[in-house]
Amino acid sequence: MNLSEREWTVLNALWKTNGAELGVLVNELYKDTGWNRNTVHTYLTRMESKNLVSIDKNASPHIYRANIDRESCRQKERMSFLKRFYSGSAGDLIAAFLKEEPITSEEKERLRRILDDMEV
Amino acid sequence: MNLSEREWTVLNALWKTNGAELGVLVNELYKDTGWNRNTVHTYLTRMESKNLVSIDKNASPHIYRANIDRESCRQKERMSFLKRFYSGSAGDLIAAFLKEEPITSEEKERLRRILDDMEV
DNA sequence: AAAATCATCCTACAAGTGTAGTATATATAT
DNA sequence: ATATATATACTACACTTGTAGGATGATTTT
Repeated sequence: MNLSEREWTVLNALWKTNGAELGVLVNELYKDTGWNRNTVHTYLTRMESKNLVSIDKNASPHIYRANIDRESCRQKERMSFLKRFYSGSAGDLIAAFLKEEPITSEEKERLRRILDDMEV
Repeated sequence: MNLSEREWTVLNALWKTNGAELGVLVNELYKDTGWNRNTVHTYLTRMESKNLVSIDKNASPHIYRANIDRESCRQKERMSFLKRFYSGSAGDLIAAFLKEEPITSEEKERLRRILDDMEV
């Protein structure tokens, strides 16, 4: 279950639209990728055979949906990212993100609260 | 410059050993992967053509080294991970890691300090 | 030195990926 | 109704990736 970059892109479009017909997805994806409509369709059907996507063929036009849950993908990918780049040290990883990415003050507060709640 | 899982594994071994001869790398990698020696060699040479690895052929046996910097890889991959799975929201990403991964108290302190320093 | 092991190079081959083109049925705009 | 745009299915093809096998030279062990 090792998705390619492009497959993640497709999934993101599906998650974002919450399932949609081809034309919508093509437009959605075209903005960032410039992919040809057939290319998108090929991804979708290939991903269906891998059970990453479900296609409602009763609807016309067909409706394409992500068949895997976003949150559990995130969870898996977090773990593998952590392992691959920080040999599992979450502290280092988080510190790196904190130092590099801009965070709003509300978010800072939120993170502090999470840290505090861990104290238990 | 989109590396496969296995290529990251190779790079990690190279970073860890700080460059080494084939046998050492094979052993290093065998523990986690069980790869055949030729498989490792193939990765190494293919990655050389992509300039991910440099091979010192004057040494005997040849010495294989990572040709890209770990920290800048981390940096790139952090950004792409953030974008791909959290549409760029570092706060959400960090919160997710914080909630899921165990952090020692020292690390908690370190993170608090980073948060405080950002106040500026 | 002969045997065993290790290193290097080259070759192979199936499966997966990126990227459509074609053909054809269908819906939509004129 | 016709022309035009969409949708769906099927096909294609080069390139990459995973995973070695074989050949041959260098080194180490007995």
